[in-house]
Amino acid sequence: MATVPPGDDRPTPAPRRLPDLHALELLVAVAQTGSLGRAAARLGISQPTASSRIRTLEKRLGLPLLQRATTGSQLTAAGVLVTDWANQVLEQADVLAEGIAALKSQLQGDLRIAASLTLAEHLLPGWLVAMRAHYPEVHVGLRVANSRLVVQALRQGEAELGFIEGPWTPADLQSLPVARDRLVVVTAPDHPWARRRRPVTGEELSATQLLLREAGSGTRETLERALRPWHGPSVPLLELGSTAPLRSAALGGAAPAVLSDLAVRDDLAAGRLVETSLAPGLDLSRTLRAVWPLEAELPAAAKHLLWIAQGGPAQH
Amino acid sequence: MATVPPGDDRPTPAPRRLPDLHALELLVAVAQTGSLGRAAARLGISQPTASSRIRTLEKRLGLPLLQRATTGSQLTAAGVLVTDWANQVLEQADVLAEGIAALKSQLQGDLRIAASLTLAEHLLPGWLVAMRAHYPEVHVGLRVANSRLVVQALRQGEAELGFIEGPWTPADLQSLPVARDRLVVVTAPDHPWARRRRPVTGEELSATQLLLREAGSGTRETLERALRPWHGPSVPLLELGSTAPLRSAALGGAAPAVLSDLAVRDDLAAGRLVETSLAPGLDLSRTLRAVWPLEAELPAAAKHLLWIAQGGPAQH
DNA sequence: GGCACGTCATAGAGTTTGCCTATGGCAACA
DNA sequence: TGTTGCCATAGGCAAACTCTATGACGTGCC
Repeated sequence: MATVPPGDDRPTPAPRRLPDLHALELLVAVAQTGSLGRAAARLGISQPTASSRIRTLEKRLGLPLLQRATTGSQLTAAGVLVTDWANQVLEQADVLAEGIAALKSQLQGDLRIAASLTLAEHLLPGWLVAMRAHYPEVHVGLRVANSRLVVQALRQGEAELGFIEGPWTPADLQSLPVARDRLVVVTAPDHPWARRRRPVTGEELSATQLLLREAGSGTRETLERALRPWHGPSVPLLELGSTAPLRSAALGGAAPAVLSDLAVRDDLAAGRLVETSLAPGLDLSRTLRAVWPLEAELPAAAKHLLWIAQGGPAQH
Repeated sequence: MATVPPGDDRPTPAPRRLPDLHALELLVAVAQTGSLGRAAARLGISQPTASSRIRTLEKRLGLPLLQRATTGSQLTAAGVLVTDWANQVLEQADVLAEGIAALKSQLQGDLRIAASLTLAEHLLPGWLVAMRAHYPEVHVGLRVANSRLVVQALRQGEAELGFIEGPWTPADLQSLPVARDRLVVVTAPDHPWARRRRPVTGEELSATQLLLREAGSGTRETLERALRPWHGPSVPLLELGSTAPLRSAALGGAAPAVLSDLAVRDDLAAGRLVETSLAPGLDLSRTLRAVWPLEAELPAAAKHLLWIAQGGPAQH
């Protein structure tokens, strides 16, 4: 079983001031309707409440957001920026809400999806949000399981659509690649590997004590397959049951960690973690696929979901 | 001046259920500390309050998030997913907070930045969040202005660092390209251009009535320069003063719109908008640059910011 | 085996926050 | 000049939230 760090009391992150999402939502509505009153109506609150909320928001931020007139209200320059940032927050909130709704429906949805953890965590909710624009009535049920169980769920008619990782595609299922996932070797910025220029070879990697997911996980399997020519990875320094503590350990800087690019993309962009380049012969990428029963005709919503998952109209 | 749609009462977006950010933050803290009590202490609230908050959250979501024991609390399977999604929301909230803080400081920061609208809107706050991890004490002041005014602010010592768009780099400033910005031609998915396969030529584009930003804006200038061989764009169907209503109009489907890829990236990924491919001769991209005075030595925080803006350790 | 420690849950009191209705002032337009 | 939207203010009510104090439960140590 995973060894979880007993109590992680590391550097207290500066206490963050959380925004009031209701106020942000209102601000966006005002921007769109051009009037506090109409925005209030859209959100189902009274006009004075809206007025007060925005005023409180302005006071808390210390910025004027609206230019009020008897003809309506318009965003100020600061308001434009804040509204834009607010929209990003609300969009993520939608992703969260969509994920939760799907998770809650689990087995009862109109469209039942079974997905591996990586996909369910990092990609699927976003796709569901996009799908909702076209199929607002479809209730999605999401079940999270490893690849083997996903396939089993499809065969037993417990799900209409599945998402799995890995090369493996059973013959009795249709499949469509939807994305790729790279495993990356990451270290804290102060780890020696962060400064090295020479790519890490398979031999080196297999000789290094790493931070890894537990045996049996898809991530671990991919690594083991890639390192098979060098007789697999050595005994891990630490073996963890899920991605989050693994990421924490890597941030701590003890050793290089191997995990999905999707899980640390933000950390890499922000420079909190550094990716170690790999020698050409070392391929840690894998394909993420949608799978569904051969004989089944996918419902329209599912087809649309696949279209989105593939990258929509323009494959980037 | 821009013509703003008088009152946009279009399709009422389904009322969204907004999450309680305080509860999400607490959940993340519990995941990290492994205990409700420690998490409460970290957030400066009492333990019963924490207990109650999480319980309320679980009730509202209809999902068990924590497995409580006398030794502490661990995330359930659902809790892992929710925590992950919650982290994304909180990260966007940080971006918002960082942007607001910088906007509020305006002229008083330790590090005063002047940036064009596109950069300030879509890129800079994220960079600032990343910077804060290493320089928590640095107060950033952000001033938003067009490229000419940014340069002027640097010359007059009113800012230490600037970010501008466009090819233009004055000789008395140092500059460093930090990103590229593509203008894209987008339509609603039901517009004829969404289905065409042949790329749009400069001739076609210049003959089409488009949705455009107002004359004088950086976006408009870039388009005009690119279409100069075809004598510039024709009279716009609608001319708008900022990006948001332009995007709305494009979603409405009246005509193709030309705007920054950064502003519609999400819409493209979600299939709400479709990008029209352009003929090879038609280049609507531009470089986004950091600029600062020749003689000046950049403060360490600014150097770090540039490092992040460039894509950090690994240029993706 | 018993005691101490840490965990989480419950109860009750006090305070704050937020909402709505009703009203007033102001500018634009007919 | 009257009418119609818009926003701001005031007052009263209700709900939500927080804290302190306490209880119950399992673990681990002596």
